[in-house]
Amino acid sequence: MDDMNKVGNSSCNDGVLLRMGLNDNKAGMQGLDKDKINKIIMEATKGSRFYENELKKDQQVNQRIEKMMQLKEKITTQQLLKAQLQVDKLVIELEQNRNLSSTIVHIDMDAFYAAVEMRDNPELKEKPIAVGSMSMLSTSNYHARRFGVRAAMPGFIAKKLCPHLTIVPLNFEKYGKVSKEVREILTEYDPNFMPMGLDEAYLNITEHLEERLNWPEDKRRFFFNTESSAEKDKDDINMSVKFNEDGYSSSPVLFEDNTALMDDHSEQRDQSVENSVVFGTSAEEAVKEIRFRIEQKTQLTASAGIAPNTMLAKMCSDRNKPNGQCRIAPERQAVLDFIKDLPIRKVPGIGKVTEKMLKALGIVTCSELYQQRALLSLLFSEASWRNFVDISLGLGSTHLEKDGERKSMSTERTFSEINKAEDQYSLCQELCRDLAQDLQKEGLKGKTVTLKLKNVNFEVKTRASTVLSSVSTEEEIFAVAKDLLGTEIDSVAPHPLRIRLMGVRVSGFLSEEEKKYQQKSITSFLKSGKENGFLRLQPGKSDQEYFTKNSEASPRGSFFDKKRAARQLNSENLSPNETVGKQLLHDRKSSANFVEETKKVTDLQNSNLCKIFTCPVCFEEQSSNNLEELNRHIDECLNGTFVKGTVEISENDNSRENMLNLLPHFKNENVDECQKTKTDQLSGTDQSASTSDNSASNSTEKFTQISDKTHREKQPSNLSDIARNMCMKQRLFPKRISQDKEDHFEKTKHAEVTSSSCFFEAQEDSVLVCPVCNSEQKTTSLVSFNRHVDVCLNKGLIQELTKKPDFPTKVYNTENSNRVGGFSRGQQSTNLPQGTKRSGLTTSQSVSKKAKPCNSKHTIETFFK
DNA sequence: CGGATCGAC
DNA sequence: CTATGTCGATCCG
Repeated sequence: MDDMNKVGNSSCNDGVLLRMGLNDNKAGMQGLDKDKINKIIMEATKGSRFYENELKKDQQVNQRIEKMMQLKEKITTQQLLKAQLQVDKLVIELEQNRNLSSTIVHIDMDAFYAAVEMRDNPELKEKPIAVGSMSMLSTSNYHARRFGVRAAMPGFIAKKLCPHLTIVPLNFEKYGKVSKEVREILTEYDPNFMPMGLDEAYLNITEHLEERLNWPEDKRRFFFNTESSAEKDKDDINMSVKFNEDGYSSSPVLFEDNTALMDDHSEQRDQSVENSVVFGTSAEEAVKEIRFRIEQKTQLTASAGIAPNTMLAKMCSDRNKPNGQCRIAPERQAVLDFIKDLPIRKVPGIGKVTEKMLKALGIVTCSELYQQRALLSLLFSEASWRNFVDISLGLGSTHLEKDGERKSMSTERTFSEINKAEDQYSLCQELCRDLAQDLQKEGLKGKTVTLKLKNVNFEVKTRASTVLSSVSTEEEIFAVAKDLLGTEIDSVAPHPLRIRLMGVRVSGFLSEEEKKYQQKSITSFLKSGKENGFLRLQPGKSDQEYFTKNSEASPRGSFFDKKRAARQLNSENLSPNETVGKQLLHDRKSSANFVEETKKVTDLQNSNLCKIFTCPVCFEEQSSNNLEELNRHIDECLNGTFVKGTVEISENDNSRENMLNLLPHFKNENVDECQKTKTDQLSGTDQSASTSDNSASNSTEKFTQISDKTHREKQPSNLSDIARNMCMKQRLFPKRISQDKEDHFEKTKHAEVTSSSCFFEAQEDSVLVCPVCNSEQKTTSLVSFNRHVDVCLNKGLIQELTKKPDFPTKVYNTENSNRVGGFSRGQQSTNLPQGTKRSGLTTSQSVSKKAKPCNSKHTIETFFK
C-alpha cells in the first residue's frame, strides 16, 4: 500500500511493514539498517495469502479510524467543554487518590529462551540465534535482533534477514525449570508475587523493604557462585551484572568500585568475606540483589523496573534492558517526568491498533494523550478513555491482584491445508480429546464450546454454542463441536472448507457450588428419575465410533466406565441416529447430511428439554434454561432448606434482583456500599469455594478499600457527586445477576453499569426525583425525565463553566448510544471500585488506605509543566 | 449469548 | 514450502 499517514485524515495507512515491529533497529556494524530490513521483509511477504489478509485487516482498521474521524467532526465546542469539565473532575479525584506508597517491581528475563539456549550450548554464543521454528520464532538474541530478527516473526523470513541465523527449537521443559529456579528467589521477596508467563513477574516488595531495614548485614550477604560448572564462564556471564542507572559500565567484574555502589543509602559495601557481596536496604539494592541472585543461580540476566505501580514498573523494566534496572521514585513529579515523552505504544495495553487510532488524532506521547483527554472521552468507550486518563496520569494498580479462576480452556493447532471433511472431523475430535484431558486435570466442566477455524486465507472465524448441561469429556465436547464444524462445512458447500487452523475452547465453567449440585442432582436424582427430559441431556455414545480411522486410538483409562455411565444417562432413541451418522460420514459428499442427522439429535435434546419443569418435591413449576439451577432448586427442596420465594428460579432469572431490592437501605446507598452489602449477601448464602478461595488478606484489603471509599463519598459536594448521586438514587438493580460467584457478580455489575440502557430503568411505581434540582418529576416517560435532568445538569455545568445560563441541551441520547453525550455513564462509573479489572496492567490504582486531603493545588493547565 | 478484535506473553 | 498458541477483556449486535 501507499502513502504516509495523514494526521487528521481518514486514510491513515502506515503500511503493513510498520506493524511488523521494525521501528527501532539499533543497526550495528554487522546488522542491517531499517530500510534494508523492511525491504527484505516486503520481498518475502508480498503477494502471500498472509500479506493479503494483513492488508485487509489494515483496511478494517482504517475504516474504524474513518468512522472515528467522522464522529470527531460532529463534536461541538460545547460538547468538548462539557467533556473537559467532566474529565477534569475525574482527573482531580484520581489525583487526590494517587497512591505512591507501594513499591512494585517488574522482573523481566533478558531474551529468555534464547539466553537459556545459549547458556546450555556455548557454540551458540556470539552467534545470532532465535528460538522457535521455520514458521514462527518466539524470541531471538540481541545479536540476531540487529538483523531485524524478532519474536513473532516466521523463521523463514528471519533466515532471509540473517542467513547465518541459527534457529533452535523450543524446549519448554527446560525453560520451565529455569523459571522455577527464578521464582524460588522471587518468592523470598514477595510470597504473593505474580508471574506473567515464564520470563516475567511482578513483585510487591513494600513489606520486604520494611523488614529489610532491620536486617543485619549477614542476611543481605550473597556469595558468588563458585561451582565448577559456572566457573569456566565466570568472567563472561557470572559477573556481568551491570547497573546502568548508577553510571556503571558493564564491567565484567562486579562491584569493583565500592563508591559507586554506595547510593542513596550510602551503605558501605562489605567485602571482608571472600567472594561475597552485601546489598543495601534500599529498593534499588534489593532489586540488584534479586538480579544478582538470579544470575548466580541461573547464569541468566534479568532487567527490572521499580515503581509505585505495576504499569510504571513494567515500562521501567524496559528502560535499561538488557541487564539493567530503573526506578521511578515514589513522587508525583518523578512519575510525570517519566510519563511525559513516553510513546503511548510503550504502555502495556496499547497495541498497534490503538496506537494507530490515537496517532490519527495526533497523539503519540503520553502528554498528548493527556492533552486530548476530553476529546478521547467522546470518541472512545468508557473503559478505554478512563484507561487513557490513568495512563496519562501514570496511575496503575498498586497491589498485585490474585489471579481469578480460569475462565476458559482451549487448544488449537495449525497445519498445512486440510480440506476433506472427514479429516476435519477427526482432527476436531482429536482436539476435543486433548482438551478433555486438560479439563480433567483441573476438574473443570463448561457450558459453552467454541470452535475456531482459520482458512487458508488466514481469515479467522469462531463459532460457539452453549449447552444446557456442562461438558468435560471428549465425547461431550465433540458432540457440540462437530455440529459447529458441520455447519461451517455446509456454509461453503459445495466447496470444501479449506482450513489451516482449528481450535476448540470450553468456557462458562461451573462454579464450585454448581458442580456440587450437578453431581448430587444429576447422578442421584435424575438418574433415578424415569420419564423426564433430562435424560437426554447427556450426549450420545462415544462419537469415536463414527471414525473407524480413530478406533485404534489408545483407549483412555476408564473409557468403558465412562461409556457405561454415559449410556445410563442416554436415551434410547439416540442409537439409531448414531448408526445413521456413522454411515453417512464416510460418504464424502454427505457431510451435510451427517450434520443434519447429528443436528436432529441435538435438536431433539433441546426441544425435549423441559422449559417448564415441575419440581417433584415442592410441586411448583420451575422454568429455567440452566440445568444446574434446577438441580439446585431440587436439592434445596430435598434438603428442606429452601425458603420459598427467595431463590425462585425463573426464565428471566430476576430472582436475585428481587431479593436484593428487598433490602431496605439498598437504593439509598451508593454503589460501593451496595456492593459490600451484596457481597455480604452473596457470600452469606453461598458457600462456594470460589469465595473462600480468596486469601484472608486479600478480602480484608478489599473490604477496607470499599468502606474507605464509601466514607469519602457520603455527601455530594460537587457536580460529579451530584451526578453520581443521581445515578445512585435512580438506578435500579441490574436486571440479571445470575451467578453466585462474587467475581462474576463484579463483572456483571460492571457490564450493567456500563450499559446506558439500565440507567433510568424505572419501575412503573417509582417516583422520579431530579437529583439536581431535587423536585419531583411526575412523569412516567423516562425520556422526558432524562431531558429534565439533563437540562438541570447543563445549567449547573454551564454556570461553572462560563457563568452563563442556558445552553443547548442534549438529551440522553439513544441514537448515538455510545460516546458522544454519554455523560451519565461517565459519572456513574466514577463510583466503581477501582482495580476490579483482571488484567492488572490496566487497572486503576487502588484507593489509598488513608484518603489524604487534597494537598497539591496544581491546576490542570500546568500539569505537565 | 455469539462473534470479532485487541493485547499480552 | 513456511506467518503460533493460549488466555482475558471489550465492544457490538
